Order: sequence, then C-alpha cells, then structure tokens
Amino acid sequence: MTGKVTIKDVAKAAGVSEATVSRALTHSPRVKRDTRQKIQNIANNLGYHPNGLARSIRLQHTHTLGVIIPDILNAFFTKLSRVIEDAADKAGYDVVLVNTDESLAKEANALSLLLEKQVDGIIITSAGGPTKYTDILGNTPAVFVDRMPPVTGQLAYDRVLVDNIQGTRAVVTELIHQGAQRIGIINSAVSFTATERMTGYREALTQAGFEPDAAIEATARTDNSNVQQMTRQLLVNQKCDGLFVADNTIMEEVLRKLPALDLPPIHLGGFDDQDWFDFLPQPIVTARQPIAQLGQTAIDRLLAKIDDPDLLPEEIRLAATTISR
Amino acid sequence: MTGKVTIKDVAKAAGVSEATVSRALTHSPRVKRDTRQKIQNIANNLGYHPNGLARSIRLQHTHTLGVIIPDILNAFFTKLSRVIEDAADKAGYDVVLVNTDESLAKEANALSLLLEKQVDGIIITSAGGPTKYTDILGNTPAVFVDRMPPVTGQLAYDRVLVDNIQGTRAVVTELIHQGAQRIGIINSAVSFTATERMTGYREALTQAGFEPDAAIEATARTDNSNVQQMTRQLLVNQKCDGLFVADNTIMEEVLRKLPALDLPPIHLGGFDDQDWFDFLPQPIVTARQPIAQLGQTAIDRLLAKIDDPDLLPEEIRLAATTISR
DNA sequence: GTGAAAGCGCTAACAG
DNA sequence: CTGTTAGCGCTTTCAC
Repeated sequence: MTGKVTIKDVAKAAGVSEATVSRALTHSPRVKRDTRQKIQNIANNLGYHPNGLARSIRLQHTHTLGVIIPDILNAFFTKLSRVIEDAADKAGYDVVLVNTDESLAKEANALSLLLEKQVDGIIITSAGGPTKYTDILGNTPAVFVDRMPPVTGQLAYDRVLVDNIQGTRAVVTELIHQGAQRIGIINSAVSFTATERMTGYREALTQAGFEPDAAIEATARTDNSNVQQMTRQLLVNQKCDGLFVADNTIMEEVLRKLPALDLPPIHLGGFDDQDWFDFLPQPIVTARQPIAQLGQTAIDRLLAKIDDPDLLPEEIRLAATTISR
Repeated sequence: MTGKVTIKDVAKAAGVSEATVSRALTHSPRVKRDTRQKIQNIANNLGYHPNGLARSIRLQHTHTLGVIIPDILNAFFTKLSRVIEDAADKAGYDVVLVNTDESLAKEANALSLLLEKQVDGIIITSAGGPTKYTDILGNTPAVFVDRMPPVTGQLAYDRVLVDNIQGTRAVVTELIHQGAQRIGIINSAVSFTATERMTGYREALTQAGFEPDAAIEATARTDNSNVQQMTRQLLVNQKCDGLFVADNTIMEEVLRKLPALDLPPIHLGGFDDQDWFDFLPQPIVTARQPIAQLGQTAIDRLLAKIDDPDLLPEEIRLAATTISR
C-alpha cells in the first residue's frame, strides 16, 4: 500500500477543499470548468490515485465480483475465467479469482476471502459438499456455474449448467455409429458431473441396444492417479474397443497411456474439447462446452441479481456441441 | 456488498464494546477466555464477516498482490499465475490478476486498477512500451517477470527472467545435431523476448558454421494471423528442413498448418514446452521454462522488497531446460 | 460553485 | 481486561 498522496494533498495543492477535489474527479457537474481542469492537472502531477478501499467503504459497493473455480490449470476453467473476466470488465466490474482444488476447506476459505473483500457478487463452481451457501453468503448475490451443490429442496441461487446428459449421449452414440461394440467409461470424481454424464452414457448404450456393464464403468480419482491403470483395465483386460472419458484432465492421462498399450485403434470420446486434439494421430470425438455462453450467461444473471435482489432463481441449461474427428 | 452485519452489531449483541470484539476476533491476547468465546459464537451465529476494506484502510495494507500478465489463455501464463498464487497464498497474500492482451492501454488501466485497490505489491510482465513505471507506481514495490521494459539507464525494479539466449541456442543446436541443414525462425512480436531469442538462434547457427539468412527469419504478428503463411513460406518456398518457433502460441499455428503442407518430416523446435507435445506424431524439441522457480522467485523478491523498501534491484536469470523428443 | 462536517467499519492508542 | 476516542480516505448532505 503506497500510503502516499491522498485527496487531502491534492486539495491542499489546489487550494480547494477535499469535497471539491472529489467532485472534480468524479465528474460531478457542479464544478467550474477551470477548477476541474486545474485539479485534474494537479492530481496527475502529484500521481494521485484515489483510494478504492475508502471509496468502496463509503459507497457500499466494490464493483468487484468474486469467482471460485477448482483449478485455473484445467483448460475448461482457464477459458471460462477469461470469458467471465471479459464480460465483467465490459460491465464495469473487476474480478477476483480463487482456486479450490476441489477442496471443501479451500472453498470455505475462498468464500470468506471474497466476503471480506466485500465483493458485490460471486460466481462459483461448487466443490459439491454439504456447504450451507445461504448461511455463508447472507444476501450476497451468487450464481453457480458448471456445477451446483447437492439439491436439498429449493436452491436459492441461479445456476448455469451444460446439458451433460445430452452431450455425453451424443458422443457415445457417435462412437457407436463409428462401429464401437463395447464402450467403457472412465468417469469423473466430481459427483454432480459424474452422475449426469453416467446417465448420458448409459442412455446412449441402451438406446443402441447395448446392455450397460458395471465391469467397464470406472471412476477416476480426483488427482487422476488411477487413470492409466483403468485405461489398461478397460482396454486390455475388459477388451473394450471404445472408451468414453468424462473430462479433459482424464483424457490427458488416457492419451499418455495409450501408446504403451500398443493396441489397434480404439473409438475414443470424451467430454470437453481441446484445440490440440486436432493434432493427434488418434481421432477423438468430444462434447464441446459452450464456454463463452456459459460465462456470459453467468455474468448476466449475476448482474441482474445484483440489480434486483428479488429476482427469482433459475436453472439454465446450455447444449454441448459434438465434435467428430 | 452485503452491507449487513458489522462489528457494531456483534458488539451490541454481546454487550461489549466494538474494541473488545475486534480484539477477540483478531486473537489479541488481552481478552478473557469466555469473553472471546462468547463473542466468537455470537459472531458466527450472526454470520459476521469482518469488512476487509475497513480493516485495510485502517491498517494501511491489504495483504493483496497484483499480477499483470498478457493473457491467462497462454499456457505459460496460466501456469505462472497459478504458481504465483500458490506462493502468495503460502505467504498470506491474496492475488488480483489482470490480463492486458499485450495492449499498452490495458496495461495502464491494469496498473491504475491495482493501485486503486491498494495492493501491497505488483508482479508484472511488461507490455514493453515506453511506460514510465516509476512515475505510475510511486513507491509501490514491483517486480518484472518474464519480460522487462526497454531499459533506459538504471531500472528501479527487480526482474526475474529466463535465459532466452541460452535456451534458444540449445534448442537450435539440438536441431542441428539432429541433422537440420537449413533452419528458419518464426519469431515473436514481443520485442524483449524476440530480440533475445533471435540472438540465441543466430549464435547457434554461427557456432555450427551456418550463415544466418534474413530470408528465413520471419516475425509473427501479435495475433499470429500470419504464422500459417510464414510456415509455408519458410518450409516450401525457402525449403527449410528445420524450424525454430519463438513461443507456444506460434507453435500451435505451425502445427495447424503442417499437415496441409504434406512435407517430409522437418526438424521442429520452439520456446515453451507443453505437456501435450508428447502426444504428437511429430517430435518437437523445446526450451522448457522453469515456471515454478520463475514465479516463486518473483514472489520472494517482491515480498523482500515489501519488507525492506531499500532493497537494491537485481536481475535474476534462470536457465531453460532443453526437451528433446 | 464550494466548504464544513459527518460517517462508512475497523483498529490502536490511551485510560481506567 | 475492557471502554472511549480518534482517524484511515473518501463521498455526500447541508449550508453558504
């Protein structure tokens, strides 16, 4: 904290009151042209930057939004956060972003941090625990994006989600069209996502006349440390000729294992697209999330809620696009 | 901003003064055990969260650091920012991150924003303009990372940089060892990085007995819109059998163009490594930046400077690792 | 058009 | 051990 030049210094240098400096710098109309001009010059020369904390405390809002995500290193969240920042910026809001690494404890800390920073609203990818968001948030507006907490009755917040069932079903169906006869799944450890994606996977199989088989339904650990082993299990031991993978972090581990298995080409599909999948020798079918709309919609809803606290919460589902290669 | 329960409410509910609440909650030793206990309970029940703005304004520091990078979507900066956040967190600091998209105007805005937020220090990847950082920053501690501004005399700030010359030279040399006879370069638009990496490229050629040739030295636009065309120019028209690419964003465009050219395998090298390069049919030699150390060192220096404003600025160079595939 | 004064929520002397 | 008071930097009535 610079602790340096304040409005008082500017006022003194300009020979006016602090009030006038404030008015001049906030473009209030009630200031004479040359007074304003003079004050602005002096402020510049002095290198004056208004103290945003003082202003916010006075104005009772920060024009800052909080964003809580699991991990910025996950390409999906990298993109999502960028979209959110751009949308927020366009609306005149700053953004503070925090990672939770899927940890409930870190999520709780993140929430406290943002609340103490007095953010005007929060966008959150729920870590999925039994967290009582209403108790913690008080009446700070919030919207859930990508995942929502386990529902117990009415959820007081908006949620902007992708249609996981439809997206997954489409990918698995495409794999079947490509000729896959036995498609395994490596599912996510994230319960909200996992449940929905599992449903889509099973629906696609059933619709095509295949019987879901628990022996080829695996779940990745949060750190994906068992994925390579699962890959071998499904493709070698269980003789799957197709594999659906529930997110991009799992996919990376699968791709890392694949060459070592030295198998004939398999039918590979997954949730989340990455641009570099285009470069792989192995074609991948993916459900690409509508990240831009996800972020924009979340911001839109949040701002609407900030504007009108009585706005009723909604659930918004956006469709994923199937990318065939 | 919740505008809700304040220290005053807690004080009233507990039947004590605001000062006592403050002391109880900040773990000051001068409070009776049960008083503290009672206050903590009441605070919890009321859902009290201290107003960080008020506290910061009073304490004259925010325990918040600002980070300015070009683009979080660039994997190098994604990783760097995560490392910085973790290191800052460990030291008890929050982080506010801003993207500039290599724009001088946005960099100026970012600086203002952070200064108004009263951050205790700033880590910045300079956009490279003639910006007078000293004038803007006043005595807010700052350190440059990855790039520093054009030097005019003494630079008042620490800088933590990678050894671009060494890194580039090593990659190009490796390409030559692999048998490349004519290695072109597609350089970055970022002047600081570009200058150093060009030097490394030419040094490697010269050392190996090749003559640098301006006809095969190209520069990417900031948005990389000309990279695919340059790729064709160098590999087809100029018949290069090797290519050095100055950063990971350029590399992606090159990879996108390569298949269409339908050439025999070329010797490909670049600055910045990405994990997924492992999966490509085309082996790539890279200079991998020591991102973790870069971030940690930057934070260390910044905190040191915050601690002791008289600390003399240094330039720290870290070596890149050559990854051969 | 401008100044004086109050107050946002908090902590740090200073008393007691 | 606890209460009173002042003040951080700013904006905003309310006067003039």
